[in-house]
Parts: sequence; C-alpha cells; structure tokens
Amino acid sequence: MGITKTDLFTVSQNEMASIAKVFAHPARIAIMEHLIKSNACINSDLVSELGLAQATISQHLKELKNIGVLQGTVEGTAMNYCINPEKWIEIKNMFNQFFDKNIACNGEDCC
Amino acid sequence: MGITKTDLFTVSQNEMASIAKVFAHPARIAIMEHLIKSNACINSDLVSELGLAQATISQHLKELKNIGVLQGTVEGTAMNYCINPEKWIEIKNMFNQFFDKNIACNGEDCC
DNA sequence: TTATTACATTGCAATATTACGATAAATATA
DNA sequence: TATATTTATCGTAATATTGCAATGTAATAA
Repeated sequence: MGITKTDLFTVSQNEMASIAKVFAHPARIAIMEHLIKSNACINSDLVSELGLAQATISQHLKELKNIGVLQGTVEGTAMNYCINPEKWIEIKNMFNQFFDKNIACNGEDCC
Repeated sequence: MGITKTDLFTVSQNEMASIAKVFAHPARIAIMEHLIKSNACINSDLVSELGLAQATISQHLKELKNIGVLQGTVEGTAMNYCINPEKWIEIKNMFNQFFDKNIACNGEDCC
C-alpha cells in the first residue's frame, strides 16, 4: 500500500517517525551538516556542493523547513537558510528521551 | 525517481540516513517501545498490541533486525525479540554526535 | 522596461515503501 | 503421524518518495 496507518499509533510515535523521516535521506543530512559548517548558506551554494539539481535541493530544503529545523530569510534574490536552534534542541531532546530508556533485560530467559 | 544517489554523499551521511529510515515509521517506534516496556516479546503479542497484520509486523521486525537494533532468539515455535543493548548505545551515540554540533550563528546578518 | 539571477513549483517517470492474504517452514502436541 | 501454533516469505496492490526538466515568481541590474 505505501500508506501508513497513523491512527494505530500514539501522537508521539507518529511525531517521532515523521521527524526521523526527514532525517532519512543523505542529502538532507548533508544539507544540515553544510549549514552548520558554513553558519549560513543559500540554495545555489548547495547545488554546486552536493551535485543534485536545483529543483531537487529546493525540495529537500522544503521538507527541512516543514519540520522547522531550518529557517530561511530572503536576502535580495537569494535565500539565507540556517538551522533553527530552538527546534534543533527540541529534536535533540526528543531523540535523547527515546534513547535514554532503560533497556536492561530482567529475566535470565531474556535473549 | 525514488532512488537515492548515495554516491554523492559520505559513508556516515548514508549510514545516518539509513538508520533514521528505520526509525521513520510509527509501527517500528511502537515495536521498540513495547519491547522496552516488556523487556522481551514475541511477534504474536505485537499483532494484538498494534493492530497490524502478522505479515506486516514480521516485515517491520526484519527491518529492525537488519540494522541490528533488535535481536531474536528462538523459543519453541515462538520468537523472543529484544533490543540489542550495544547497538542501541551505538545509535544513541550517533544521534548525539550529530546533534552536539555547535549551531550558533556567528554573523549579525545570519538569519 | 527588459534582462538576469536565484529560488520555488509543477508535472512527470522511476523506484521504494507499506500492508496484507496466501502459503511455507519449523516446532510442539495429541 | 497428523494437527495446531507461530513466524517468515512471496506476490501483489496501493501509495509515497526521489530526481529533474520545464516553468513560474520575485527581486535586482542594465
């Protein structure tokens, strides 16, 4: 089907999954890493940096903007994209909360 | 196209993306959370717990096994799945390294 | 006004993912 | 042995994602 049955899961499970989905493409990881290195960046830089077409990069940027991890300001004809620090921390905390659960097995017949 | 141009990106960017992809479905988040709560679990438990078909759950478990975050031991006709603690820490560290980068803007014209 | 530049959007083709019924495989039980 | 139980795999339909050329839009420069 390709359709996810979101109604079967909790809000936080769906949220975690949809944020992870944005991180689930190497181009979007590369965009974030490049933005962090440069401290600011425009779309056209990324085209030469990553080797993907302008339309493709614009699409990835849109998905990163959609979850709020990127913010963009207009700079003449160019765009000035950078990481949204508040959202960055928020997502970081979300992953931390998930991974900080106690995963110790308690029974001797466990795994 | 639906095909990712992995050759354009670094090994670590591709790895991060492919692990995030496994976390990018609420059923797989729910499976991990249920395993952590129960400390051990079999496939048939999850079918009644999650409301997805047995074949679907088996498929999700396979993907979680593929990246090593789950391990399964045979228990008669049943399976005993649980979190792999070493891999759990490894993935946790991967995300921590990614999010612990300094994202402070340095220029006054930045965002 | 007419380019030019930079980015977004649209419309597709190719491929991937999700879900599940059917069925296979493996073990346990009568 | 025959049957039930549990999980894995296969095949397939529905939907989603990826990538890009073409085009649209908005601001600047000539």
